Parts: sequence; structure tokens; C-alpha cells
Amino acid sequence: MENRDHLPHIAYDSVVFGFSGEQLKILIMEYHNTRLFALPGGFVKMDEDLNDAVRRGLKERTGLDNIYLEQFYTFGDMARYDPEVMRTILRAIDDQVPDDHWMLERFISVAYYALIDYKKVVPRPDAISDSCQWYDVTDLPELILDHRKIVDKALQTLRQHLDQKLTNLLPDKFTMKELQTVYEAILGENLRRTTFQRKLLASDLLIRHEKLFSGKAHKAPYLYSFRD
Amino acid sequence: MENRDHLPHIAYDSVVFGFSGEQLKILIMEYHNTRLFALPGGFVKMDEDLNDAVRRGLKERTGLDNIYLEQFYTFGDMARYDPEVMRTILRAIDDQVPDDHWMLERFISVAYYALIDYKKVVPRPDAISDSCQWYDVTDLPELILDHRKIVDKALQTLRQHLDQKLTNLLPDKFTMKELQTVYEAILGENLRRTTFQRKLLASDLLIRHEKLFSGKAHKAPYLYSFRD
DNA sequence: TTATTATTGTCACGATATGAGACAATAATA
DNA sequence: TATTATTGTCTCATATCGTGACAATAATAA
Repeated sequence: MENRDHLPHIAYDSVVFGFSGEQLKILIMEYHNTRLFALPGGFVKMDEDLNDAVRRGLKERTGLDNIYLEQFYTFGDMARYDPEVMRTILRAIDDQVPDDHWMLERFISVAYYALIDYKKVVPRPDAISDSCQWYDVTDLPELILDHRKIVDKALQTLRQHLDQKLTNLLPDKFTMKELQTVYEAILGENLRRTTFQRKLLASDLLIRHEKLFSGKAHKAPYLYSFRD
Repeated sequence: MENRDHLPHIAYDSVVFGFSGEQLKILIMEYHNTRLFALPGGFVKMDEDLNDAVRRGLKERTGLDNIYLEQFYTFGDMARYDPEVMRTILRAIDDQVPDDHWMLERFISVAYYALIDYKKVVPRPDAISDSCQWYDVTDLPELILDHRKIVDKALQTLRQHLDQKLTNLLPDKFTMKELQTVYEAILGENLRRTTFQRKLLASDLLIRHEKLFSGKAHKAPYLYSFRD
């Protein structure tokens, strides 16, 4: 059973990072009636840019446009091919699954990671999933196929890219403490407050704004935003 | 006209770097009778790992096994789709090119770079090319499709990865001067001799061996190799 | 009003790394 | 034996980083 709308054998998967204020989170889907957890993914239309396909899919699931997106690896091993998992997922939707269904074929998957503002997203399930929820990076459910490997590689890449691109994980204005917590959540290690503050201030990446009075019994921190 | 042996719509391209002793070089193919220059690329068999497919193609063209290979990006824009270029290439081999030939379809291409010992390779043409030659990175011919963009992205990635992986561009033993020249060729800028030497010696990456007597009228340099 | 508390912004100090030049060592030649 | 070109190493000033100290300050408690 061919699929005339989409490129055969080609898929994408996305690792959507958000920051709750304390923990780094990832958007995980659970397929309807299966207890199978997976990364949000999809397929590429016949005459659609690969990058556009991913944006489209993310828009459907998060409601967000203009997402920060980065492609980080393409997974093409035969080892990732497991038609039985896909058959289970398809059966949960429709009992009749033809043996030559196009989704039972081998797929090569281009993986992306996205950074988005946690608070701006109310995850919504799509047609074939019944839940799409935030999970703590340090406490993920078991994922289908090689999706765990994809998450690990995404994290590894994010750590390497860190200094440039975390604008998108924070609100427009934030305190130095919040910024440090994001770094710590991504790197998975604690950082020294004074060293971190000195380095970030010296880097010329930040603009200092008014103070934030939290109502707590201590000195109020400045708010910062990213320059440019 | 279908191709039942290979995954449709999926290709790979490889940017093969070698170091001549002075200049950074790239392996470029010229298609038979067309004056069209391209990166060496190929297709993935139906039940073949993506990475294996690339190794197989490189083995065919360079004769080398156990190549250092790194995937760096997957190009999936519609803008890269230009069936006329492919038709020209196919026509040069066989005048009869059916309109539905599988190579005239849209392809998404996974790009890899390889680092190999320049001297160990005598490039050989494959079935449909009539030349496969080393070109200076700073003096490439015009390439088909988006292959120039692929080269640029490969170089950019190589520069970021530099410190770890240039074992493969040098012979087993080399002088500090040679090592510095590789760095300079890849980075495209001159480095300070003393600073470079101090940094590399301090890095603990190198093992010092006997001296190399070149016959020239000056102090003989030590030979080094990479640890591990 | 005045201490108290928790947190923040900044400085000071030593340790380590880096840029830049100086210089002695040395392989071959004149 | 002097000369030449290049290499290995040292020095010094400067920059960066880890570490702790400390004053400033927003709210609360006395």
C-alpha cells in the first residue's frame, strides 16, 4: 500500500526541549491505547522542504510558529527497523493493518532538536496519539525503537552548542540565577555562582534591566535579556 | 522506472579531505563527457545501514577501508532538486533517458566528511565518471546542485571538530611543523609557532620519537605521533 | 527603629593559560 | 671554524579562571 503524498522511507523525529524553571523537559508522545512512548515525528510531503516538514509537525503539536530548530543527526541503521512496533501502533487505530502498509517499511529518520519556552506551550495530542506531555530529561519513560539513543545524542549536541542558543529556553527577561539554573540543567552539573556571573557579564551577551522585587527577604536581583 | 535495489529519494554525498603536505584537498568527480563536477556520492541499498553504504562507496572510489567518517548534515530542500542536471549526466552515458527514470526524482542527501591520508589514495573513476581528482580547497571547480554549499558546511564542521580528529590526515609520524601546517590549512589562518608548540605539547596528545634528519642545514626536528 | 536573614553584585588573590618575543642548540654548508 | 636556517625552550606581560571574602540590600522579626 503506497503513500503517494509523502516521500517513502524518510521520516523525522524531534526532541523538543523546554525549561520548567527548575528542570529540563522533553515533549514525549504516547500512542493511543498502546502504552508506547515516542518522540514526536512525522513525514515529508513530496514537494516540501525537509525543514518545513518539521516546522509543520511541531506547529501541529505545540501550536508554536518560529521555533528554534536544529538538525543534529540522521539515523539510518537497519537495527532501528522494527515493523512489529509500528504494527502495534497501527492496530490500535484500525484493526485492519495490511501487510504492505507503507508505515511498516524501513525508515531513515532525520532528527532535530527544538528549544521552546515551556510556559508558552500547551501540548496537544494529534490524531493518532492520546497524550503529548512534558517529561523530565532525567526521568523519561521507555521509548520505542532507537528514540532513547536519539534523545541522548540531542542532549550531547545541545551541550556542545550551549553558549549560543539558549535564548529560546527562557522568558524575555530573567535573573542571573535563572540563567545559571538552565545551564546547570543542560550540563547536568553544578556551576560556581561567581565564576558563572563574571563570565556571562564579560561575554557581552546580556543587557541589564531593572531589578526584580520578589517579596523575599534579601537583595533583589537584576533582570537581564539577551542582546540581539 | 523504479529502482528496486535502492531506497528511493535518498542519497549521500561525501566530502573527502586529504592533506598534500601543504594544502588541504578535496576529492572531486567529473562526470563523463559533461564537464560537470560533483562530490562523490551514491545510494543506499534496501537493507543496508546508511553508514555502511557510504563506506562502500568510498571503498570503491579510494580503495580504502577503515576510513574516518563523520556525518554532518542532511540536505533536504526542494531548491536542490534540479532534474535537468541529472538528465545531462544520464544522457552522457546513454542517449535514451526515460522521463520517469528514478534518478530524475527528488533526492534528500545525507552528507559525510572523511579524513584520509592523501598519499595512500590513488583516486579511481567509477563506472559513470571519467575523473576523480584532488582539488585544492581554495581552488575548487564549479560544482553541480548544492554541492558547493555541502563543501562549505563540511569545512565549517571540520573546523569546529579540529582538535580531536586529525590523526587521519597525517602519516603515522610527523614533525611539529607539519602538524601546524595542517591546522593552518584547515583553519585558513596562520598560527604562532611557539604558542602552537607549547599548546600541543601540553595537551598530552603527542608522543615524541626520534629526530628526523632531512639533510638540510639546520637543527633536526623531532618526529611525533598521536597517542592512542 | 533596629537587628536578622537570605541572596546578590563585586572585588581580591593565586593559579593557570595565552600572546609575543628572545635565545641557545644544532644539522648541514661554506 | 664560521655561517645559515630552523627548532626547542624560556621569559615576561597579559588575560582568564577557580575560590573565597565581603559589602549591599529587600523583606522580616524584634
